[in-house]
Order: sequence, then structure tokens, then C-alpha cells
Amino acid sequence: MPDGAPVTAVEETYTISQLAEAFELTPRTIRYYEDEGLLTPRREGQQRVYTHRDWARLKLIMRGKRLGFTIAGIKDFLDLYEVGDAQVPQMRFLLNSARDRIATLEQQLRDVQQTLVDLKEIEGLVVDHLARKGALDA
Amino acid sequence: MPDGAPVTAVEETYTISQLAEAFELTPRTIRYYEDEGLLTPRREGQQRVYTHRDWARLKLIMRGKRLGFTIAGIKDFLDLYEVGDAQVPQMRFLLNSARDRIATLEQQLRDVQQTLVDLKEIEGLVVDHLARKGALDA
DNA sequence: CTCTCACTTTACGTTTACGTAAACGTAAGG
DNA sequence: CCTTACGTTTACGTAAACGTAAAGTGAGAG
Repeated sequence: MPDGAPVTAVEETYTISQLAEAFELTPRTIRYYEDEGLLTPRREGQQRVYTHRDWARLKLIMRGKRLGFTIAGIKDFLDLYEVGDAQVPQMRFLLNSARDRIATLEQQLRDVQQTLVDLKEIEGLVVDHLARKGALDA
Repeated sequence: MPDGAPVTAVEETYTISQLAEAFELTPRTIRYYEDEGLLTPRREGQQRVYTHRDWARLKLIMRGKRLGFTIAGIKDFLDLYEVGDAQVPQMRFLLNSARDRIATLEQQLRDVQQTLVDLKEIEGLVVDHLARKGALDA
């Protein structure tokens, strides 16, 4: 076994455009996320090499975007997943960040639920109105 | 009873800065929403006069913002509440809009719930870590 | 060797959602 | 009459999140 050989199987990697296609983003966007510190792919020559770790982070990024978070906010959020090596003061900070975010998410949860109630009521009204006009086909 | 006298009690009105303070916005922002067609206050001379209807719409606007909608998206959403006088083709359009929005909101609901699960797990890990270090005071 | 293709960097452009400054109107108070 | 307070319009400025064009690099095909 040659020195420095990988212990685990060779990890699967992705190019930037593979990631772009998978997540329906442009390479530009993915590079932008790197500029903002959300991704840190290694380089092979000058080319970026992404691993399944970047894949996972991109999934979290997309979820954050669907939730309306800013890129900076998503970065903070991603940092929460990197708890391993933190010291106690940093830990306290992370804990507060996590709890803040939980609070706003619980507000968002209520907002979504209420909006769904509203919209379904509207939907009912419209369907009703169309029914009275006998225009409910299609 | 004089001609043209209001049947109901005189409706309560608000100035732009009253609204601004109540919703923690700037007057600039409220005028911007008017430019974008989200609010249409009547004028008294050159001053804007807002009613409780504008108040209600602003509440919906703020909720939309918390949900990460764009201003244009919020406008479309507000239009859904104006179903009364629509014709059938317009009704069909509204129905589709409402259903589309319901779909994305249900996705958002799942996202919020999953993110809450994630964050609470992180919170648990951090609390645990701090406990082992005996640093859970304060 | 040339061409193509995918990737790279640099840098200016664009949209959204307001901020901010300038200049003015108007009613109330001293 | 002057100031103060609040309102107005007009218009340029700005931060965020990319789009887009220009120009260069490196590997492989013909």
C-alpha cells in the first residue's frame, strides 16, 4: 500500500457545472457563494473540486434561500453546523445565535400557517363563486 | 340630517408617521409601497390620509416580508383579497395564483419545520458540550 | 498545431428595496 | 413675522445578489 494512499474509497467529486446543473444555479452563483464564504472547495490546479460536503452545504443554502434568509444569514447558519472545535465563549455565542434563529423561525412558522389559512379561505371563496356561475370546468 | 352625512361613525384615520411608528417603518418606506401599488391612501390637500383598511394591508405586507416575499409578490398576494368584483377569467387566474402560492407555502412550511429540527439538535449538542465543561451558568 | 470546451478571473451592469439630501408647502405656536 | 414640526416631491445613492461580457488557462480531439 503506497504511502499516503486514501484509507476510504476515493471520494466522489463534482465540477462547478455539475453542481450548477444539479441545483439549477449558474456557476457564477456558486462562485459568488464561495466569495461570501459559504463554500470552500479545494483546487486542482486552478479548477474547483467539490465534494459531497459541498453538496450538503448547497442543500442547506437552497433551503435558507427558500426561507428568505440573506446570504450572510445563511453563512451564520452554516457556521452553526461547525460546532466541533469551538471554545466555550464561542459556544455560548453559537447557542444564542441558534436560539435567536429558532425564535424567528417559530414566528415564521406561525406566519406561514396563518397565510395558508387565509389563502385556503380565498381559494374556497373563488371556487364557490365560480361554481355559482357554473364555470368550474377545467 | 344633512345631505351626504356619513351613515357610520366617522372612520378613524392615520397620518403617514403614525403608521410608520406603529409598524416600525419610515414614511419613506410607506410612500414606496404606495409607488408600488400596495397602498392607495386618499389625499386631503396634498397630505395622505390612511384608514384602517390601509392598516390591515400593512399588517399583511409585514407578514409577507417576514415570509421573504418580494414587494411585487406581496402586491399580487394583496390582490387576492380583492376578489369581489372579478370576472370569471380573472377569477380563474386568481385561483391559480392562490393555489401556486399555497404550494410554495407548504414547501416553506416543511422547510421551516425541518430547519427547526436541525437547529434544536444543534442547540442540544451545544448545551451538552457546555454542560460537560461545567460552563452552563448564566 | 489548432480548435473546442470547460473552467478561470476581472470587472462593470442590473434589480430590488429602500436611505438620504434638497427644496418646498402649510398649519400651529410664541 | 419667524420658527418649528410635519408633510410633500424629486432625485440621486446604496447594499445585496447575482448577470454578463471580456479575456485568459489547460486538457483533449482531430
